[in-house]
Amino acid sequence: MTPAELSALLLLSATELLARRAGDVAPTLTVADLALERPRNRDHGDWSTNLAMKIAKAVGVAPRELAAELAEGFRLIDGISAVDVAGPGFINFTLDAAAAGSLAKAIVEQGAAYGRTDALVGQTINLEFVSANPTGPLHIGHTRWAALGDSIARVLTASGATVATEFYINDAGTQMDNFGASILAAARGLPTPENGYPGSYIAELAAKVVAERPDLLELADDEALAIARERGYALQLGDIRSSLERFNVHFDVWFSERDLHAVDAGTGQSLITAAIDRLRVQGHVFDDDDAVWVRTTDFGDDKDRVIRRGNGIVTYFAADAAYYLNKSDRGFAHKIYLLGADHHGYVHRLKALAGAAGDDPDRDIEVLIGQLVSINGARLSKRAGNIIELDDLQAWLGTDALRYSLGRYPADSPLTLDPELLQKRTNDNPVFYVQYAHARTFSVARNAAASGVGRSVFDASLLTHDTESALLGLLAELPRVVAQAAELREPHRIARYCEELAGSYHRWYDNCRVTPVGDESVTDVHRTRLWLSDATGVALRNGLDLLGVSAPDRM
RNA sequence: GCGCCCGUAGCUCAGCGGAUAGAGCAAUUGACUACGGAUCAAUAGGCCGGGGGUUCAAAUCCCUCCGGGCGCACCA
Repeated sequence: MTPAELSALLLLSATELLARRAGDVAPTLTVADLALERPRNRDHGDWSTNLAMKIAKAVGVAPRELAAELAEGFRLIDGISAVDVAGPGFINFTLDAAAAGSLAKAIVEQGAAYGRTDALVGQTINLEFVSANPTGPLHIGHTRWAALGDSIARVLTASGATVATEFYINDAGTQMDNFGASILAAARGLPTPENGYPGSYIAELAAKVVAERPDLLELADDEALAIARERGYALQLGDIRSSLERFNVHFDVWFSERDLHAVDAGTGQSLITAAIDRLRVQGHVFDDDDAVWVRTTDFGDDKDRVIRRGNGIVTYFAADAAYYLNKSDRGFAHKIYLLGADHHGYVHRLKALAGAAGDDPDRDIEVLIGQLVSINGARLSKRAGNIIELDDLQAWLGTDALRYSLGRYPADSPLTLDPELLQKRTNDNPVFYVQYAHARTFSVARNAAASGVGRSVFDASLLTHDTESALLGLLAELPRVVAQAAELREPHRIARYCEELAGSYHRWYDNCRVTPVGDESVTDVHRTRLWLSDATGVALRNGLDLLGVSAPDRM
């Protein structure tokens, strides 16, 4: 019996009681009111609800008394072996071993689908993250957003949402010229220009550009600059894409900022100028001081924002506006932005933008702010040139450990990584603990096959050991954990869950053997336990996959 | 000055109002002639930054103060 099935049965029984007791004034119950949870203390049963305490006031009965009445009805439900009232009014349930154990087979049969729900079905979500300037390699901050954003996309999809992941390429503006000038200077053997990029990767790009275009050094400044910029851009973006691919991070759309600036020959409009017009129609645009403004203060921003400067040049904010509207035009009602804490000043203006466009800032746009990652206390700056690249981090840790260690913390938690610890590649990193548990399920299966333990019989009533009911209880939680991770945009919950599940599995393994010892013959207990071991492997694999981490069969 | 985030065990961090606040690491002590000891069992370690408030119930919600991070452009 899954928690969802149990909830449904409890709901039926509770509704019946309330109707009998309170008649028409009875509060209407939903599954959410039942709030089944796993008690921390195993003595409190398999599942617990605080329903009685929640609705006691509305019903007009003391919580404990109401709990006792509810419990009476719950005891009649098939598959429940015990119902107890405890503390201020908790109702605790213990399931029959057979009812609890049936889950193991169900999980194996569902396979990769186990953990998926329709919690967010019908939602169409645009998720933008990383969105780095293509003027240098991805650094550790980008790496965190890449890991997080990709995992958020995976849990959203697993919960039934339709998701598009986007990388916004900031390829317009003066920083691209600075980038090109840096490459050209390096190619000519000159020092880094003012406002240029000093990293050593610039010299590498310069060498590649010169190899492609040996004539570069002969050309006039303007032409040489354009070639250095455009070829450098293409090479750098290619590096970014392949870095992300190696990191198991997938983007559905690579959106170039230049597309927003490009003028359509037919209409004479760019997406940006069209966006300004559309905002003006909405009534939130005004002219002042030769400039064009959006009255973002109407929507909670602390000051109004210029969208077109006095000299006629549009601001960065204009591109943001056009991009936002473009996402809407492409059918995404809901837009999620994942930004670093150093950009959190944008939250108000982005929200205001949604409002000015006629959308609901509380519903249609969501800005997640991720705290920065530091290493040994030193923050890293791309401009300073002391970047730690995604590729370097990968070489240190491997994709699995890196994705896992970045994915197991919530975005708003500041994160300090210790490079010496990371380089040790020891068990300090919980990813090994989880992966080992998964590999162990395969090891168990291999040994079972060698000992003649097959899967011909599954008798859930034989799963009676304490560690088995604990393991089954945790296995039952995966769908809820995934749905919650999706709703809260917090994939770290998956990692924490995997660690708990791995621990539970190891404890079970120490207590319950799948293969017989010595002269013992193979029994249905062995066969049934093999199903439980398999089910744990499935749940661990599905969890790790949501984090973009591999689940090896052996290590 | 204003805004956002954070403050939980020695360290790194979980804990979207519930029962005795948890995990990993570090420390101490045990368990392989039994499916992989990359494991398990046990011990020790806490005014949940301080103070008010809401609630049957607060690490969690509200107010305030203290400490730390980040941000407050007609830059991109």
